Amino acid sequence: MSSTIRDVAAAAGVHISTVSRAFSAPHLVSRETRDRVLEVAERLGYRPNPAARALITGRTHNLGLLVADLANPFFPPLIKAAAGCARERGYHVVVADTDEDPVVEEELVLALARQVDGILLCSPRMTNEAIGRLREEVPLVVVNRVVAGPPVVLMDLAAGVRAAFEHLTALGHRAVVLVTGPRGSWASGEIRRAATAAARSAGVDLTVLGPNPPTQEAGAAAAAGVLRTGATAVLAYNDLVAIGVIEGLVEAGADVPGRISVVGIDDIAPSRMISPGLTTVATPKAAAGRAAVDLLLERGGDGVTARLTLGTELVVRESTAPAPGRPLT
Amino acid sequence: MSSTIRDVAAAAGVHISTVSRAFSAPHLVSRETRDRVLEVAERLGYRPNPAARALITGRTHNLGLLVADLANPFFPPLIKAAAGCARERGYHVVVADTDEDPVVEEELVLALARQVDGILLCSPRMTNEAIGRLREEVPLVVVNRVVAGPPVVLMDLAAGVRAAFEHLTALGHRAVVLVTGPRGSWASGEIRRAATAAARSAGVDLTVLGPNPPTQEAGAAAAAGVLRTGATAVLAYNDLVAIGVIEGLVEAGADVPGRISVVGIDDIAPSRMISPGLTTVATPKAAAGRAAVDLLLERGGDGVTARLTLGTELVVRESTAPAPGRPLT
DNA sequence: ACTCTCTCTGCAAAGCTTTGCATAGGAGAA
DNA sequence: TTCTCCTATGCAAAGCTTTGCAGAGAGAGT
Repeated sequence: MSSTIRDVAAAAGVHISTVSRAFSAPHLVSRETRDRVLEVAERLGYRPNPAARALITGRTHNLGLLVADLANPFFPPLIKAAAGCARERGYHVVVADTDEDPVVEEELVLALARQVDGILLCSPRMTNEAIGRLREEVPLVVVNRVVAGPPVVLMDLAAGVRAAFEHLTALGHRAVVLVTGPRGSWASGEIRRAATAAARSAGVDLTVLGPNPPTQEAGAAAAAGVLRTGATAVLAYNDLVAIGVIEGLVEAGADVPGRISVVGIDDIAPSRMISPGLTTVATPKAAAGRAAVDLLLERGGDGVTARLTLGTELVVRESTAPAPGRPLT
Repeated sequence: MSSTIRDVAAAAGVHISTVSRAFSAPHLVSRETRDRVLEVAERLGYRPNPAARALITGRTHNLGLLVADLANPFFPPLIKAAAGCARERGYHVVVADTDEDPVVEEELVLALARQVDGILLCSPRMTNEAIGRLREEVPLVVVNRVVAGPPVVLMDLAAGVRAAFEHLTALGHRAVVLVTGPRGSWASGEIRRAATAAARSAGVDLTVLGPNPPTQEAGAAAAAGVLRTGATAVLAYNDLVAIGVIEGLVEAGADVPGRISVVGIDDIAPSRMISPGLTTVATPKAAAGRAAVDLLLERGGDGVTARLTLGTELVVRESTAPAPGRPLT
């Protein structure tokens, strides 16, 4: 069926080690021999067996990438960037979906541990302790969460939240609802902390609603509670939830942004498509994916603890407007 | 670092073959021995080395999954379903993004060929000939395209297009524009054929605009051309394009659906979120993912040529309305 | 008591490649 | 010519597991 290094060696009249070197250490082989070997290999359709290679070198040239939910448009850009970056360096990416389940997450890391040279953990839901344990099994890089130990890639959510509050207060809003994300999400905690601080310093009244699943449905379901508070603005855990909130508000007859303004976080693709366009804190998804791969490959998941924080940016669209009865000052 | 089968064998006082069997053929090992081995393995944190296993068995328990564009919301549900289905059977899925590039596509298949037990080719753009060649390297299942040879999973786009035309003609539309997809897309051709046939039999005037990239931007760009035809309805290659068309139309001051109706294909998540909600032909994405994995695993990509066609369904939302000046009959 | 059958375990080869070490041969220097 | 030093190649071990074959021991049947 598929030819092995022996076939090539025989056909080229050299020892298998020469064939091996022609591929992985060309400078050790004379030019003519190398050309001949490569030509024969080409003709025979020879491709080194990755399993044998991995067995002896201990490197698979694969990277694992765990995400909570592939269907969340937040992840694809990150994955694309990571995969592209990995590909440039001769690595493939194994993507797995954990379904927001910490148990599945841990199982998957363990299952992948020996098949990959490292794993990117995106927005992991498992405990810090579990991450520490797993780190001994396989090099890890964590995205979107603070953990002691492995290199970490973060997005500056606090700055984004502050910008959102500045935007809202400039529009005259004095009562804001924060619709949080799921328990165990670092981002959700970070957003909450930043929102609390920003609200206090701006003298804004903040109501926290949560925890919630990070889905559009959960957002829609939260809309009633939002209205009950009488607030004039909402900050949501992410765009999916924000879109759900808008849906729920509109459903309940509350005009957005006339009666109430909505701000999301992430800037996923659909946020541009919906109407009103969603004002949101844009996160550097592609940059995070690339950075995570860099960290994993360059430091091998070890080395000094690196903590990389990437900037965020408020994108103002149509879902925010002056607070009702409070014309823009 | 990580323990091998020898460590476990030594610690349990048995031969390595017994350890191996305790894992992969438990019925061949006495109950007490097995328990002891398993307990020792657990204590030592032993996990079989997949590379060594793959080397000797020739099976990796990995599946490849190639998609044209991960960021297209069409794919995530398919991938999720495929990965879930694979996981249940002890397989992992390696996802790769081809960036709509036939060359990258072919390279990726070749690169993955020895690392996986089979590859799912979703909406491939490469030539039939290339698929035939690659089929000799690795078991293949093709999704969303007709190819002789490998098992194929299709969605009944023709039926969906017919349903869309029935819906439009019932609303009084007599002039329809078809905004096609990229060259090399089987689906685009299929849609065009079905649309041409449906238009003829319904006495509807059909204008074909394309080829176009399968993106929102392309849709928006096509809007001007659509308006120029004077048609009262549009059928787009997919929802992304349809959403772009709506955007472009609204931008140009044409009311949707008042002046012109728009129908998409796929029913991706954002289609529910936008306003007006997109009328679209829903395709069975998850079912296709599962079916493709089934086919790959059960038939090993060989066996009788299977061609599985899954049903589609027209979902009517708010982007379609009676043709202007032609009240519903 | 003997043989036959089974069940369980051990032995060793095989799978494909990489890589440290050894060697052969040639070129250059003395 | 002889010795030294390189370069290019070969040799063989190692990496970890699976699996066909064989053997040991126990239990059963006669």
